[in-house]
Amino acid sequence: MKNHFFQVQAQDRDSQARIGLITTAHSQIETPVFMPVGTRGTVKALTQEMLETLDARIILGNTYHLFLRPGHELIAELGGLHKFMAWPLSLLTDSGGFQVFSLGELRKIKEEGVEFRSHLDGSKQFISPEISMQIQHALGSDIVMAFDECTPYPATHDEARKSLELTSRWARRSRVEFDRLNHGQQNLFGIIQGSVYHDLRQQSLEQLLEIGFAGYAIGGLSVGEEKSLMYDTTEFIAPLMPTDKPRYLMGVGTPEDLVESVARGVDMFDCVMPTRNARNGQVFTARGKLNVRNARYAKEQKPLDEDCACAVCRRYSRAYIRHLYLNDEMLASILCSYHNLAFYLDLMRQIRQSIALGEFTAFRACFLSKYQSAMNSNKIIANDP
RNA sequence: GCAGGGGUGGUCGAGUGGCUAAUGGCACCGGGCUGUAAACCCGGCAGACUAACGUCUUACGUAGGUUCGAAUCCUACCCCCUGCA
Repeated sequence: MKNHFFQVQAQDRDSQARIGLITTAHSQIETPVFMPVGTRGTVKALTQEMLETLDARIILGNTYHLFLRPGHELIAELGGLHKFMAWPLSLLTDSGGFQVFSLGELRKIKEEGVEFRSHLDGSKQFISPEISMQIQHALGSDIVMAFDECTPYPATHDEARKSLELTSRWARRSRVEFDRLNHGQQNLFGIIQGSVYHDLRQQSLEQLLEIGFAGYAIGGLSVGEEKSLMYDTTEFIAPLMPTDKPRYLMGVGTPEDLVESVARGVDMFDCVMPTRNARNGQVFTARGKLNVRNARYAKEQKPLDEDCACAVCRRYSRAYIRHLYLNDEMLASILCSYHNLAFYLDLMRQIRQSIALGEFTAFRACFLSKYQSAMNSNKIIANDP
C-alpha cells in the first residue's frame, strides 16, 4: 500500500542524508525540516504572518502547556488549535514527555502516568498516555507524539533500561488510545529512548516497531550529554529506523547539529534555540553566532548576517538592533527571532537542495568550515583587548 | 542671617572607629542557553603588576587634626536641601 504520509524522494550517496515529503491534512513539508517551537500556541515574538513569510510549513505546540492554559477543551470548543491560533498549516504537538524531564521536582512518575504540580499555580495535575492522546486529539494537531519519559542524563544502563521500558509501555497505551480517538487526520509518532546505550536504543526501537507508528523520533538526546555521544547515538540508531518513515530528532539543535544529524539520516528537527537565543540577544549567521549586546556592534551598519536575504537583514543594522536590545525594546526580540528562524529555515533549504543535487557532502564541509572558522576568529577578536 | 539635615565608587543608595576597595539596585562589559517554568540565568565591574595565591597604589566634598588604626570622631572651609526670617 502506498504511503501518503511520507515519501523519500532522494537518498544521498555518501551519507545517510535524504530528502522527502511529508503530507498532512494542512500542508506539504519538505524534509529535512526544522520546525519552529510554539509551545503555548505561539512562536514567541513572531506573528503567524511572519512564519508564513519564512515559509514555515509546520510548527510545534505543547500538550502540557496548552492543557494548563487555556485548556484543551476550550481550544476544542473554539475549533481546534489550528483555528484557535489562526495557523492554517501543519502542527506537531509534543506529548508532555519533555516536561516529565524538565519540570524535575514538580512531578512524580508512576506507571499509570505523571503527576505534575503546575508551575503556574501549584495545582495538582495528572497526565497519562491516554490523557495526552485525548488532549492532542482535542488540539487536532497533524502529528501527535506518544507520551514518553525523556530519560535524564546521565543515567546508568539499568536506569535507562527501566525508563525505556516504561516509555514502551506508554507507547502501546498511546497507540491504543490514539486509535480509539483518531478520525484519520492525525499521525502518531513513537519516541525512542535508551540514553546513550546502543543496545537499549535498539531494544527501544524494536519495541516501538512492534507497535507501529507513522514516524519515529529519537528522544532523550541533547539533555546534557557530550556532543560526540549525541552524534554517536544518532549515527547508530537512525540507519536502523524504517527508511519509509520520517525520523525525528527531538530538541536538536545548533546549526552544526542539524547538518551533522541530517548526514546521519534525520529528517525532522525542532529546537527552542533560534527563538530563545534570539530573545537573549544571540543571533546565528553563516559566519558563526554573535551577540548583539556586544559593544563592538554599537556602530556597525551591517546587517546581522551579511549573507542573509531575510527581511530583517535587508533593512536593519546591527547598531540599531543592539540599541533596541539594550533598551529592552520588544522589537529586538522580534527582529532577532525572525532572522534566526530565517537562518535555520534557509539552512534546511540549502541542505535539501544540496542533497537533491548530490552535493550534500561538499555542502556540509563548506558550511561547517565557514561557520566554525569564523566562530574561532570571532573568539580571537573577542579576547583581543 | 538663624535653625536643622546632607555631601560615599558611572549613577542611586547602605555603611557611624578595625571584619570596608566599601552591602544592594541600576547602568555598563562579557558568557551561557538544544522536544520553552527562560524578553532568562551566570560572571565581571578603582588602577597597576601576577599563570595563580596575592602584592602595591589611589579612594568616601576640600584641607588639617585625634588615634596603633578613620568613610566613620574633632576643627576650619566649600557646596546642596528644608524650615523660619
